[in-house]
Amino acid sequence: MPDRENLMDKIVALCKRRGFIFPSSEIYGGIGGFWDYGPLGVELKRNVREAWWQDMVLRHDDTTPPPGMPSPYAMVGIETSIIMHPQVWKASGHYDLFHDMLVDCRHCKARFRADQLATSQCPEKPSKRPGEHTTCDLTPPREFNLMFKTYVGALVDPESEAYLRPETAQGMFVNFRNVLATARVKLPFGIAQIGKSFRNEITPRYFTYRSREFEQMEIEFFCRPEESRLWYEYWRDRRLRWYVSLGLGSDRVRLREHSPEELSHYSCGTADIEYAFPFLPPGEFGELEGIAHRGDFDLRSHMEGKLVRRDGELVVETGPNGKPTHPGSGKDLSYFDEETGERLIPHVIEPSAGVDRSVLAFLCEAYDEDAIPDEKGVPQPRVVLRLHPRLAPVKAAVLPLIRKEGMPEIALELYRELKKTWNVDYDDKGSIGRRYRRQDECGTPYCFTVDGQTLADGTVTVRDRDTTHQERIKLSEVAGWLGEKLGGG
RNA sequence: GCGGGUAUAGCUCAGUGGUAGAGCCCUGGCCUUCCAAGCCAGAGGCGCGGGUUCGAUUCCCGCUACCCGCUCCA
Repeated sequence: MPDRENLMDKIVALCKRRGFIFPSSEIYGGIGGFWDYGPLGVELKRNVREAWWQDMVLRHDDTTPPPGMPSPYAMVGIETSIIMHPQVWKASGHYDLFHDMLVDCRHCKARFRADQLATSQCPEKPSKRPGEHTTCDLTPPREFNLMFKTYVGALVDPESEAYLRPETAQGMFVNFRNVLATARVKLPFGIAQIGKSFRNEITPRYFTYRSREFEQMEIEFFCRPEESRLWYEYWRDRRLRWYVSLGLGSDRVRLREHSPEELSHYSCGTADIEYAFPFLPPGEFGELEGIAHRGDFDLRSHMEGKLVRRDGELVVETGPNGKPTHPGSGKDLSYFDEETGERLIPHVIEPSAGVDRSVLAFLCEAYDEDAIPDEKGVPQPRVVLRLHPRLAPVKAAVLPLIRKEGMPEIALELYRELKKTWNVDYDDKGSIGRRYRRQDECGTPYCFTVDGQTLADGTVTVRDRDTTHQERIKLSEVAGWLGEKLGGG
């Protein structure tokens, strides 16, 4: 394994060199917190997305209970708009949460919420409030908004203000009734969505880990309250297994249950799936996905209005006039159980994953340096991306050993056959060893080499990325062999 | 948002007040029968803006991006 010290730099350099990830708008100097995916990166990211969509949605069997669970469940997909009605974010609590008036102290560098100055302490003199100590040098209250603001319609007017969504989840909640009415689903069921979200992070950092524009893969899973704990544990464990199944080493990925103090005000259970990213100090982990038990918080918010916890109960937040500060839709988002005749507000389990963070974790996990002997037996260094074949941007390369004796023609014919099904490369530039290394660096799991023996007996060499071992298979059986290795992914 | 550091070719680095070079990589050709070979040819660069100067990649200022530490956020 390469030493941890420069590992992240090497991964960033590889991403740039081979066209996985570039800084956005780079020719203009870049723009912080935004990233572009290059020709290989876009395939890797698509593969992550598609693995999730296939495993969570398309291949889900909604007639069979998962092992150990009381019932089967349905899962449907959805794609909702990035800009939603502004009231969505007010009722959900995001507007208040992401929107603060803050005061900075120029002297001690501390930052305070303007509405909490009276109850805050000066860090240098805790007996005093900010501004009361002699060295305090406070700025006026300044607006901080973590949500990107825009205007709907050409007229720039406060009435037309809207926000780019800071999460995809609200799209599922506001479509709860539409899905119930059209998809013929019964509890328990899930709604899945993949899409872009936007947060105006104060400090974008760690390559693509904390970006201002990012992509999420989220499920809102609706179930009966009394079964919610069970489903929470189901999703928590299942989602962890998903990362492991795609190659994240179990020693660098972990599940961490939040402590009670750490839980959001609406949550009665949350776990993070975390990865030991190389840019973090040894022993520290960064969040890949959060699995939250959200109770009935979201559906109730969109019925009644913004909720706050008071004396342990979720109640609608009211202003001085006694009316809700941020009213909900007033629509009935309850569920009627035909069998029991009972009407209830389902509880929600929310596995919320970051696509870009997953891509980054898979890249970090896959990056490796080893040494393989050259023709003289001297070990030569090699950079190899040990990506899971389902995630590999290029599934195989077809290579003529030399550019004559009809080898290119045979190789091109094979390339064209495989290209009908998979993303494969054809390469006849440079020595065979160099071409293998090029494929290693972008994570291509297999190379098929047309050589002298192909002309004689119709077999080709298959070279394995991870072991560099070679075997021979029949030219006519390459497509079948590759299909088997890729497992239909 | 604060403090510190960095910015020359795709990468790693030289270098200069008179517009820059190496190695690797890349492209074309020759040669090559299995792990970054060789030969020939070629492409490609001083982050952005302003100032000083006859002339700035070099000196000064500002900006931007990235890295580290705080802060913030989850």
